[in-house]
Amino acid sequence: MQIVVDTPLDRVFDYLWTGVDIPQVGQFAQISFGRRDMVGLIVGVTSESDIAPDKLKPVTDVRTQLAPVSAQWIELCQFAADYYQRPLGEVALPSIPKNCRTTNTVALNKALTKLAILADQKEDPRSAHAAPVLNQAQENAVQKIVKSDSFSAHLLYGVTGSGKTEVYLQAASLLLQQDRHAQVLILVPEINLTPQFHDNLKKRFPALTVATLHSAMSEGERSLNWIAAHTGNARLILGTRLAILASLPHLSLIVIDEEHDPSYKQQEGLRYSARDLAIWRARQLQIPIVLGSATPSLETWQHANSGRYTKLSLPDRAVDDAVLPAIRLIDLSQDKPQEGLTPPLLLALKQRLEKGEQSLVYLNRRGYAPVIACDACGWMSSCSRCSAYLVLHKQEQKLRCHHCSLEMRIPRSCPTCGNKDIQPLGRGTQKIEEHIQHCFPAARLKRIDADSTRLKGSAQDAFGTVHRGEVDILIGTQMVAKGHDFKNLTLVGVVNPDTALFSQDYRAGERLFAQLMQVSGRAGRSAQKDGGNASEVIIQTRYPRHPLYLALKNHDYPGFARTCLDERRQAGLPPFVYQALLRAEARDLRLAIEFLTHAAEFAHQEQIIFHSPIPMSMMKVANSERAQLLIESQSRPALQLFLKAWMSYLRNTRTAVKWSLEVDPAEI
DNA sequence: AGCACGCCGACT
DNA sequence: GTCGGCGTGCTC
Repeated sequence: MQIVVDTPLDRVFDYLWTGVDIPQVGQFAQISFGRRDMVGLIVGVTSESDIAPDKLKPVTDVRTQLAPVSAQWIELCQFAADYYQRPLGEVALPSIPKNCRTTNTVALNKALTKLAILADQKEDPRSAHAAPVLNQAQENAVQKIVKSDSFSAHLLYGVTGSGKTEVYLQAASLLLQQDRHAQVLILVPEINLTPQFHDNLKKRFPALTVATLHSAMSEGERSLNWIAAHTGNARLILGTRLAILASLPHLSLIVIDEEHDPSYKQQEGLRYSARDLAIWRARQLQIPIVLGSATPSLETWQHANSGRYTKLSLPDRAVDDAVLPAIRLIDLSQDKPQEGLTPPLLLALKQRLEKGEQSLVYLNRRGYAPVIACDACGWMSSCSRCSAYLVLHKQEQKLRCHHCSLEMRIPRSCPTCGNKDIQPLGRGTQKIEEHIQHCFPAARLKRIDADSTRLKGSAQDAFGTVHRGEVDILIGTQMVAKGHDFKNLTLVGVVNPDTALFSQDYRAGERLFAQLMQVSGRAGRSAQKDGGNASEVIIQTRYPRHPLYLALKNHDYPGFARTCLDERRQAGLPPFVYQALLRAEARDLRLAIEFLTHAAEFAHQEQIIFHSPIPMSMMKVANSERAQLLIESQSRPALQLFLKAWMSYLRNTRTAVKWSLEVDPAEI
């Protein structure tokens, strides 16, 4: 019996089977591993073994109550394991809910009985909401997606309000009707978008079970939903990136909404891209995949233009007869801001208030102020454990590090010179909120960011108050930019976007464009209802002539993407080159650099380019100092081959340095 | 990664 | 005399 377990050892372990019915590949086996009991995945059944017979231990138990995972699912995990240079067991087992792979089977059996109850609670299919009539472009898109009976990747390109969701739903509907087992997987970028999407699905498909999979679920819910997907009971599976690794025996269509979103990239542990794995999975199963976006990732855009993916364009704002919002750039050197807000933005806010319309003030910095500083000696509140500043959170009367979560009380006077006059510098959401309330005392404000939505369900409540019209001015970070449609919102003010323009990370511009485009989409879905008073986006910037803003003003994503791709091609950056990043952390930066230098001396291969080890831009986090080594290649296979050899070499190197590898790094 | 074994310092 | 520090070695 060949079994993999969740351990960093890149090996298959052989066990004896002493029972009668031989277990199948894909079943879960309880075994004694070292000195502990674990559950592993059976990946092979043979009577042969290279291990001395007296060393073989017997399998303790097999979880026969769970159907085996398919060979294709194991293949998917194997691909991810190979591609991201991890052992199979570390990919396969963590993607199974804990309740399904612990030695205690109580929770698992409970979930299985609950599943039976759920399966009986189907709603009347006649209660289904009717599907709206599609426009020509939508209809064409649905047909293209559905008609192919093999692998096909489609970029569904359309702005907010162009009706992408309806294309997903109707394509799903056709496939679900064609095959009574068919399963459809829909990925969304944020957990807080799942309830809204779930409602949509339940309204349209009342007779079908919808399984939801994301990281904020309790173990009980997680196993219940996973098993529903695994047994095929759930025909619709809705989730965040981790759902791409769910066991889905009858998967027939994959939808990735907002495919460009950075959250599809896992940023710790197995650093996979759910989008890339989804493409692989669709090809493996020979099924269609739909990537939806108004601002596709440059990789996807490139593929859509080269013909590898089909480009399905939806015309602007087909749904509510609304028009694209007008984008106004406010030059900060001419309109001087007060507490971060310029007179034109304040005036626009005032007008919306008078008309009873909602506004959104968007900025990418939570907290009250990013730093407090001493005027006398120049002291600033930096974190003692990270190369970052402590952010002032006024309501909690705390300074907090956003990187290591260190918290401190606010000092009464400057710790270095004793000066009593220390001031907050810069602005976060809390300070903007305070200032807006000061300007409009009667306005009802709501701030939505990671701080205000820490409690489970509070994000949902907050969005609810906005939808019900109990809020006049919404203040928020990225969280509010994604997905939520606010019917009565006609003004978006963007406070401080400029920093991303000059970032070290070459992807910062692409991300900023997508973010601003997305937040603009929040404005005015039904703006023309009273005679052409189109909604408006106001961007305060010091660089009103920057090409990025000009492209944005013209709603010209294709132009922006063309420029970016040209630059990338010339500079030899992705998607024209493939990269991997080796990170090292140690108590002392020199140790980390030393390790990377040693690693770089391993071998010099012709097709692989080594950059120099450099300190990471956030050099210190939680008292450990970090450096990175970038390598790249024109050839993905060459890079893969090299990484495999390199990793086995590094794994056998004795070092106190903690290191990890990221393939296709998202941020550099 | 866990987990245990193992061999040297300050404590009830 | 023992509790416990983390070095090193193993997991079929």
